[in-house]
Amino acid sequence: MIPSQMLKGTLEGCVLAILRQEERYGYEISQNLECYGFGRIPEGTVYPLLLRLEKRGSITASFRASPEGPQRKYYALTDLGQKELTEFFRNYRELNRAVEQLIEMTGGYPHAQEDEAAFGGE
Amino acid sequence: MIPSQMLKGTLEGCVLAILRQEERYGYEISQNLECYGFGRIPEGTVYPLLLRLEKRGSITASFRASPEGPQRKYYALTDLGQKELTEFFRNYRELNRAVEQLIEMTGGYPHAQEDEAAFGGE
DNA sequence: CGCTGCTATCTTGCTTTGCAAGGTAGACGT
DNA sequence: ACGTCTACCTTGCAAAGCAAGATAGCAGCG
Repeated sequence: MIPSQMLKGTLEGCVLAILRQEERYGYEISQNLECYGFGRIPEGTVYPLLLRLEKRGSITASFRASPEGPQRKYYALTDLGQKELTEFFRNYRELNRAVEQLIEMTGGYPHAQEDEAAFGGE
Repeated sequence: MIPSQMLKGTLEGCVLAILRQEERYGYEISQNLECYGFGRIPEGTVYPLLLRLEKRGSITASFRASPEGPQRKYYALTDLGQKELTEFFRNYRELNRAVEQLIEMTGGYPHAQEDEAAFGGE
């Protein structure tokens, strides 16, 4: 499971990415994230995040009826949100580059196979 | 610059990775991180992190003289630290997979030209 | 009708962690 | 003596994920 600390800062960009093409509502987003492989992201995480984005002006909300429950609050990206998403992509890749470079300079990935067993430690 | 929130949880694993092959001291680590592309990671971040790892038993410390200043506190990975490093690698790749899949399922990375257009002068 | 369960939203309070700001101190040059 | 670089540490703040719980609509069952 991905540790919660490692999700900080990343989740927000991911939610922006989810909203990039179509409107979605919070409950749906929470389920989407699990499908994408983030593990269970509880509602106590998703809803405050969405409210934060809404207050900041990154997304806008509109209530619409649901066929099977209470109203849904659909969110859509604003221009600001689109820009923040682009910046998220940039930052995320910058972090990736740094981590990859660090790993490479310090001996590469452990490879998890018999590599280490063959050498017995270095 | 990489936002500080996005470093959370990642920095710790990166410091473990830096210590994987050779002992290093805090001041050095702080400078290394900048070289690897993480931006300036201030000492108010690095030292508490190292003390945390030491208390937890992930690393051990030993003072040694410096040719050009006060004593240096060199840190080395323990077995526990090695295990945590391996787990960090696993978690980091799991997060990467999730983000990459999410990005792909929502339309892929924006094209480089759009990137440049959106953030031409920064 | 009450009960259970799914859908759907929000809030409170806790915890972790990066960081700004500041403090201490050794070594060295001017 | 003073400034600067090296090198360590601490205090207190802010951001964000999350557990736990509150609220409420809707549907089926006994």
